[in-house]
Amino acid sequence: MATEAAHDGHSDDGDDKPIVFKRSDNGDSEDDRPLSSIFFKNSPLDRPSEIIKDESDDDEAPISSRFRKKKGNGVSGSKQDSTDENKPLVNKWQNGSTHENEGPSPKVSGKRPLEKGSSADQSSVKKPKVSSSSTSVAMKSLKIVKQGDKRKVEVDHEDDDDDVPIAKRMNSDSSKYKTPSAKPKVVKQSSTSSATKSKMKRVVSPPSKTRSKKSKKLMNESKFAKSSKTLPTGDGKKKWTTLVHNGVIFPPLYKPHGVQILYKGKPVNLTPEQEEVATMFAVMRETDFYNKPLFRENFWNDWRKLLGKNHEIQKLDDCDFTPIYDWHLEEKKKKKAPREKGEKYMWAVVDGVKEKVGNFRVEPPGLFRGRGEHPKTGKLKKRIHPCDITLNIGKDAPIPECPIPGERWKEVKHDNMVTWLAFWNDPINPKRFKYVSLSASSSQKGQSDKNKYEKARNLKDHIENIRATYTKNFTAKDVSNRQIAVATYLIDKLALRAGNEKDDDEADTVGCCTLKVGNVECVPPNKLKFDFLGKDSIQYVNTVEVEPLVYKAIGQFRAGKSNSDDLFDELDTSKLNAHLKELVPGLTAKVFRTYNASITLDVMLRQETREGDVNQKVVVYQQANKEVAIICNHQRTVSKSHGAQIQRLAGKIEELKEGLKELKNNLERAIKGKSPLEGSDGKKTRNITPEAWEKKIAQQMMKIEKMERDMQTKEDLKTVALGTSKINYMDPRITVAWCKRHEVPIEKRSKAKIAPDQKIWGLVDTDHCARIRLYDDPLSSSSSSSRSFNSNPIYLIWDQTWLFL
DNA sequence: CATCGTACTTAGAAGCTGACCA
DNA sequence: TGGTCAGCTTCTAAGTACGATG
Repeated sequence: MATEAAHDGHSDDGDDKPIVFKRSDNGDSEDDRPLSSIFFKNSPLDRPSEIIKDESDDDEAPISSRFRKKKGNGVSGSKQDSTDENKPLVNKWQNGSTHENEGPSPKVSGKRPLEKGSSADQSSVKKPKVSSSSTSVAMKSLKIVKQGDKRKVEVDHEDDDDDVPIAKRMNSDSSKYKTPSAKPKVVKQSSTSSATKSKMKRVVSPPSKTRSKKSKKLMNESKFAKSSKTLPTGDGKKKWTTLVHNGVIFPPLYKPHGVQILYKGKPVNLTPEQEEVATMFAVMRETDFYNKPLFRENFWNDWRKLLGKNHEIQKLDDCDFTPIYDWHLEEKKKKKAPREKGEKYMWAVVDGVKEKVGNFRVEPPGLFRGRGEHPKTGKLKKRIHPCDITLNIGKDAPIPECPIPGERWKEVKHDNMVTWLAFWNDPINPKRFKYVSLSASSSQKGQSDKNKYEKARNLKDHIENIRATYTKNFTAKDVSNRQIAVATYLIDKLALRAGNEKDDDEADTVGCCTLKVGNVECVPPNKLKFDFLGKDSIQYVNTVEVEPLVYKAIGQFRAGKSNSDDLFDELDTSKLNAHLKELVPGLTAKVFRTYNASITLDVMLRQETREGDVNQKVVVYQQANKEVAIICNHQRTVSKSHGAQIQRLAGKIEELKEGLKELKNNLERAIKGKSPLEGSDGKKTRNITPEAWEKKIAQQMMKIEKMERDMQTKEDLKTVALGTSKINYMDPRITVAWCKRHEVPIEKRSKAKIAPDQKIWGLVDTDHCARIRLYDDPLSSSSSSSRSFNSNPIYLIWDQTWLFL
């Protein structure tokens, strides 16, 4: 199917699934071994126990506190001091804190208290040695040597003991396991094997110089040459050489329904324009927005402009939108006409490769649903017309025809320094743009995703030094430097967002640099209580123990200010990032979030995975995922039916327990030679041996336990959103490596039942798998459904996760 | 340097779909 | 045979980052 179409390079074919073109070049060659080849070989690393601590001791520390830490060879001894310091483990922090603070903030419930304690000891004060800090140079404090590869370790240290040992450990460990594929240039084997897969076809790239062979089949379309591997990678540079797409699709025009609203009880005639906006409001009746005063006020102001000053409708509260609402419900019931699929808009061809477009539909008009207390909530978001849209397309590509007769695009550009295919100004906030770009499964996005994780992983090699630097600066004379130090510390330890400045016409939320005095309370002797609204107006509440010097510095920053003043009055994100860049090229505040999330995942998986069946292992993964989500403060609102669901489960458990009683009863009777009682359902019960009863009892108990666990999990996760961290923060290579080490299927296959009640769980959902595939095979994700993950050629460093890299 | 403009990532919720169940 | 719910996908809001500007 699609294949053919694809061949021609036109994107119009529309079929989704088959992806035709595959990129041959792998962007990075570092690792290209086909997954399959590696998959089942077992890696030496299988043993979880081998955790090593690298610089990350720190990491461990915290975590370990919760979990059993593994002890290394002796190393540990030293760890107390040094280790902690470094490790900002967020987790720990959070946890600890949690307890305490929990009290007040209501909503935050989400963050559950971690069990363990806080790190109390974070004595982190780093050692003086720190001095090295001065810039990047210093960085090398500890590097781990990886076995074969090039990286050497240098442990410098004074503190060292910890480190040293670690290093040693690493060496030894590693040596023992040798990983052939040490990270740097692995030789890649040609991916041929994979290539063979029937479905993939490669576009031939023109003879670009660098490109290697693989020409294989030529597509007709070779007209879209593929750029040589200079894909979009980093930033700053050329993002594509050829770009072909079909523009965007517009929502259907409004069709007046003629249903009248009531004003003071009387039907009112509205023009189609007035009716359209009234309908937008009417259909929101069951949402929380509907009753929010600001939402109503903003809506009213905009609607009134359409009604005109002298319209008979003078007051929103006197309007009864019920007729429209009822009409809307009826419409919903009817089978709605299938909306246009937009096949032809779904694909773009970038450098000869067919790629999915992420959002080719122009946003329909509606009422703005801002999160939190957004000043513009309820305002009318106007319809976007072709004349609002700027397209970006290859110079030689045909310019998409404007789908609305008689209208035209605002502008057509040919800018290959950007990745967007089209944009328009957001009608709510004209200073912002809405971009149309490729989907997450595209090579472009995959490449930048990988770059992101590489940057985070690289931070591992510098974190010691960074921590030493900020620790030293906790007492800097210069306030500005002291604020940078403390802010960096908070970002490192708590995974806070940078905190850019915001306009007044946006919701009032903050990040690290924009924290207000009132958001941070000092709790003697050295705890800080945070309470603020972050991105999306999600509340962050956490009480954590901090370094005494940090505690003191925060006290100084707060002194003499009112609650609404900036805590870090001398700081903003550009200063902070400029400083971070001095320490490590390319480093910015957000990298710490990625780093913290991924290192936590890696450490937890290594420490917590035990022998057991797949389900038990998956629980470990979910637990780690949950920890990461908590660190990142990813919350979700409790579903409306949550309470009922829990109750239903509780009811079932009760039933099972009743059944258990019956079983036990019958066991007794069987032992005494009596026949079983009739079941509560009135059915006759077979007479069986006591052993058989015991077996049934055991099964019943397992069932009960499982259901209780499930209920507990559900309750625990009711406010925790796992998806965001999985998609954006956890390096998928860590997941893949763990799956391979522990023989856990990577994809979820909830349908595969091996026994009643027993599902085989994989680890990861479609999106995460798609991202993993992306690192090599950008197109496969869309066609994934037709082939199994394990046979997919994934070029990953699967046997080396962060701790070993 | 402070602002502004631009581009790209990260986020929670809404919406959809198909399996499963009373 | 409709109701539920898990698991996705889609949608679009809301962040980060950084270069240009004055």
